[in-house]
Amino acid sequence: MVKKPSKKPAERRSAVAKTPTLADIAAEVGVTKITVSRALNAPEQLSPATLEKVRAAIKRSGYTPNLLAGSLSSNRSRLIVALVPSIAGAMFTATMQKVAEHLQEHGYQLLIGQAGYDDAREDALLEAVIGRRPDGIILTGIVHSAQARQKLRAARIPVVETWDLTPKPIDMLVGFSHPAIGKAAAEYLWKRGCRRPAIISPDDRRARLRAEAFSAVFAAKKYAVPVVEAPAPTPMGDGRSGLTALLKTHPDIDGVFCGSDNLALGALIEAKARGIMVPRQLRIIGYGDQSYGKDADPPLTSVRIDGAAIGRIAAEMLIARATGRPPKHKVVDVGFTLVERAST
Amino acid sequence: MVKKPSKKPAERRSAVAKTPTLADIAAEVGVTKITVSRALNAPEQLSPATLEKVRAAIKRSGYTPNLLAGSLSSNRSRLIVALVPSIAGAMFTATMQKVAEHLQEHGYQLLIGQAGYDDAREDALLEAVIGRRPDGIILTGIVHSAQARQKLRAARIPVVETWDLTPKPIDMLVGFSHPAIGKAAAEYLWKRGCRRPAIISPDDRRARLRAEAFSAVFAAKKYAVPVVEAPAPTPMGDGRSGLTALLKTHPDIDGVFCGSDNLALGALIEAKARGIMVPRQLRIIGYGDQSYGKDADPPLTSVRIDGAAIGRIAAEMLIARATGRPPKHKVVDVGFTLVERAST
DNA sequence: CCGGGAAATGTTACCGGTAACATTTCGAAG
DNA sequence: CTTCGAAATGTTACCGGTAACATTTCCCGG
Repeated sequence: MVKKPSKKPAERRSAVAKTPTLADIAAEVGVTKITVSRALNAPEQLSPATLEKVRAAIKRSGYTPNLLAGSLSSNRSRLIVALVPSIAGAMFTATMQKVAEHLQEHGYQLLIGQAGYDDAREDALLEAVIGRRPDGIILTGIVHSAQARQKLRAARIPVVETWDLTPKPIDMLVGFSHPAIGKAAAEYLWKRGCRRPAIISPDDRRARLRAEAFSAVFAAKKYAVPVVEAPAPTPMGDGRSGLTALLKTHPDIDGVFCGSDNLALGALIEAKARGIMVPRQLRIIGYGDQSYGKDADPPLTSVRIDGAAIGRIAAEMLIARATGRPPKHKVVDVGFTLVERAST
Repeated sequence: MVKKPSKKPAERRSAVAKTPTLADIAAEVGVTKITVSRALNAPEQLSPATLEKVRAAIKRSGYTPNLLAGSLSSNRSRLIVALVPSIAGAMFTATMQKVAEHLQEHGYQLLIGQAGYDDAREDALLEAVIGRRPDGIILTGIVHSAQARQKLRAARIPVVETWDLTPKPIDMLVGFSHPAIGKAAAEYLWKRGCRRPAIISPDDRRARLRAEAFSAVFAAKKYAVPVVEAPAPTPMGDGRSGLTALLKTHPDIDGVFCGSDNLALGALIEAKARGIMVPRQLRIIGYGDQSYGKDADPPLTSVRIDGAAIGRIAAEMLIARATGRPPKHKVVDVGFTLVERAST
């Protein structure tokens, strides 16, 4: 079984000039690879003279460490992936911002993946994400299939679910109760004298949880709350048309619980266009407390979620895990605040 | 020089049960690693019987391929990274959406990194991104340092810059001319009879390009356009306060060129609150043509950018590159549209 | 001048895949 | 029953780093 000797490495792969590697730097300086590796990851272990020489060589060559190789070897990728249903969702941006900041301080990098609303795609994305072996995954309000949950568990990657309080978290969780919000909004409107409220809601699962809890409160008072749904993400226009639709079938409504500030703002505009006095004749309450709500006329009452806090806590949890320290709490409820303004 | 024999592999690394690898699957089925690899990447090369057995074993074990290892070996990561200045920027979401769709169809994955407004951070992020050896990078309106540009070139990773027409692109480019927009807006307002316009603008570089070109047109007509700047990203409130500030010093203005629809909407609200008739006394024009603009009262004239087209073209360029085919054009100008509505 | 421990650097063997080439198997033609 | 090329599978050597342990260097007190 005679075998031809294989070609020399240099000829093996593509012929174009490669980017420099650790070995190149090491050869240039006259040390071994591990010394260069230490210059990057544990500089305090090297003598000042060696460190200086290595750094100079790195700068000269424009060397950029291949993190794929490093991660593969060390089994730590210093990468956290956050999956959001849609990049467009204004709600999550504050959270992501905070997560990115926090992680950066600890030498981790955040990459954001868009899961979309398609279930098959979600599975494929998750597979790809797990394949890259991140040190942690942040899930934002994603409906994951049983199979996906199974894969996540099997991968042994720390997971934080956010923006919701699911009954059986995969691992860790930072969120709040959507039904509690619906209930609070209903009770608040009732207290303000509202007796015939309606709902305009996005058609996503969590918005429905809020809407249902809202309806339940009034159902207990023998009133069936009319509901109009609009496909997420909801533009302002859907708030206008939503109110129009509601008024056609229920001209006597005296309040609207909107599933997003966008919808609420649209309803507000439509009400004004029709000469309906807000809040005198119609009380409007939104959700999300977007920055533009307080600039509306009248300023918009809304439910405020501390997205930044969610981000901070989620990041802390993952960092704690990555450093071998278990987080104090695996489940955190950040609650919500009803911000009262002139629209109610 | 006697050396102790090293410990067996199983004892070398962490003792916890590992996730399965290609080798595990191969052993279970009774083939070699490469056969399992082919089952995943080139199933047509295997006999139906073998393929079936391998697939069954994969499913049974819950195996997820380690893409770090695969990418390292094959030198293709099937990963495209997009860097945006801020996740919150509503403008880029349409682009990212389209990019994600397009890439997914071709088996690539999109990950989004937030560069932030900090320059030092931008360099660090870029280093980390290059380190992960993506097959392509999409830059959205980022001011990159000379050093960063150098690194990008050295990394030989295909790069598409977007949302701008820079004079010396790093590699490929899909954008439009910001000065052309400023000029067009100015000429349009002039034609509508506007003689004393003002500007409310975010303080980012590209918004300034538009503002300066706008001012230049009126400077040629011997009128110095007053400017108010607000820190990006601009909330509606800054539009309100911006108009207030302008009216204090220039009570005779008859038009406002706003650097974002948010600012324009804020100005609109403030004008209404002051009883200023729009467009009769004050013409307002925005930028971005966000969905809520047409629901404003009056509907907002704005400059529309086809963000989806930018995304599609950028993705096409990168895919073309990745498949060895050079793209038809390295620089594409997608232009813009002035959408005329009742606010002017 | 020597011993010994800390500091600095080196050696070896992987991490988990894929490229490139080699070999074996198999069906159909001669 | 060969022969032969295509199809199926295997072998070997990496990709570019890091872990774990080994060795060498250096400095200091005795």
